[in-house]
Amino acid sequence: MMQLDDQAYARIAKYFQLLAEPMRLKILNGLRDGEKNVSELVALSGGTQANVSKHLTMLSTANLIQREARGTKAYYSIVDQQIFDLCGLVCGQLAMQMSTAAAANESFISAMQSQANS
Amino acid sequence: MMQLDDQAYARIAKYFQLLAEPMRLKILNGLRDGEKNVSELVALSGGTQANVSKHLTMLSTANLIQREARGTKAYYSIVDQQIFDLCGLVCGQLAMQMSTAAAANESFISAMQSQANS
DNA sequence: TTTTTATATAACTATATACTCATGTAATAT
DNA sequence: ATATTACATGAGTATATAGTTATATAAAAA
Repeated sequence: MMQLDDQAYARIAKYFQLLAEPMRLKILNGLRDGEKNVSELVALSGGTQANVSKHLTMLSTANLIQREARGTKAYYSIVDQQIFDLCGLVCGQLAMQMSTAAAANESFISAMQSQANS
Repeated sequence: MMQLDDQAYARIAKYFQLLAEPMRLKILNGLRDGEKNVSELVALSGGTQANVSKHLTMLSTANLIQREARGTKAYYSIVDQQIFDLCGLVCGQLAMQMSTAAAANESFISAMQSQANS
């Protein structure tokens, strides 16, 4: 087992924390196909300007996204596309959990049906 | 860009939330090489029994780990080893960020030295 | 110069969550 | 039967964080 010190766990946890927020995931997904400015992200996410701006500052501070000011607008973009591998893995996990749950549900239903027919 | 509904974002966020806690990461890492009971995990993590037990219940409810009671002891184990791929990716990200920061730091230092020598 | 547009941020509130302490519960040992 | 061991859980507290509203800032337009 790999030994990690408390600081390492704290850092990894903080990283996951950034991804543990629906609005931030939405924003990151919104940036998947290229840079967008704040207004675009506000429209896309359905959040308020202040809130989206705050999330962008958080993601930017953590270097998950980068900011480039052009005129009065601020364009944000993904720093490293590998971030989406993480989300992909999680989606895979959830998909598997759900299909397992669905299978369990089906066998439960057929068990109930056998029960009813006996 | 893949379109996800709000419920999907919420689920993915909740999954990441489980990993966004140092003690839970420590516990998961503690289970990397096989099942352990609660006392062992308490010793390993340095947490209190109550706190470790709560985290175990959370991870178990989310089906990241599974519980098997044997006698008075409860053995927990990882459900799907793929969970460690996630942590591995994050560690890679952080390692890269740190080496980038280190490089930036070095070039900053040498810039300061040139400055000093001019 | 004044106004408008785009974004960031401060102050505040509400909610979630991690932790501790105390206690409940269930299996084993005496 | 009682005590002990191993674990789970409820109550309470402290802290973190997401969200809102109002305001600050800075570039561009009028």
